Amino acid sequence: MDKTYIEVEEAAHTMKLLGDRTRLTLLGLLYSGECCVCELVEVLQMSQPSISQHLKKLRDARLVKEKKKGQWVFYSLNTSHETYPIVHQVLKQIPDQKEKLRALEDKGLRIQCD
Amino acid sequence: MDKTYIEVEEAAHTMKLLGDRTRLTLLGLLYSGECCVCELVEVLQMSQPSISQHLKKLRDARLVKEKKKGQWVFYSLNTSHETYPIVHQVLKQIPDQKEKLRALEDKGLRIQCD
DNA sequence: TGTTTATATAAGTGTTTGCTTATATAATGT
DNA sequence: ACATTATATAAGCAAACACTTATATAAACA
Repeated sequence: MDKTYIEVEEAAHTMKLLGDRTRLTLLGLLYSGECCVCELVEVLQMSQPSISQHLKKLRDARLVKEKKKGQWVFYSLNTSHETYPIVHQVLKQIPDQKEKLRALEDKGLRIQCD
Repeated sequence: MDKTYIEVEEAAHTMKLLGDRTRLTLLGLLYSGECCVCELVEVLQMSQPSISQHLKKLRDARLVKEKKKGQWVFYSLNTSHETYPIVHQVLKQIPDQKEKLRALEDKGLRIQCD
């Protein structure tokens, strides 16, 4: 079995996670840099538990990494995931989510750390 | 809105269809050339209605095209679908399904037409 | 015409999904 | 210590999903 390929089962699992508008947008946001949960909630205009539950799925699949900083939890893409090449290809082809983060910044809601 | 990008909603819909082991394998098979339903049933070792229902979903999304030839229906990838670039990127990165079709041929179960 | 073969569709069912509201946990600030 | 803020988790629920079995449709063939 040629291991340069991603197995069908695993690829399908990743695709399933990308197959939801909310999660795909979350990943698109993280594609332009790490974000904390409250920013994601603000941008997506969805309930905090809903966003947290989506993040849990992405975390369980190890598609995203988390980093705690004080009261915040910052999420970022796990670029060393076996299926990241696919994720990357997909994210490259959807609209850039950066401007949504810029809009957040304008409202003074962007979380700075370090 | 930059139309060189695939909208998030549409990308998510396609990803959802790819997010199932059976459908991803079906698309992988079609990636190596058109197949008729009975071949797909034979390769995937699943019930004919189940395969037909998966094909219907892919057809409804226009990810695949159908071509009737006598009693058979041949399916192929719709390479002009708006999200085909993504589909292509994904299929490129999963194991080649050609050998499964070759095995069919060895059993004399491959359908020839033209 | 009647039978076989290929495919689609319908109906039923248990499982999974994506939300909701409520609550728990943990760090921050007073 | 206590209130606030950020996040996670639990429980409940309607809708979507992926099968199953049964049946419909249509072409091929004896």
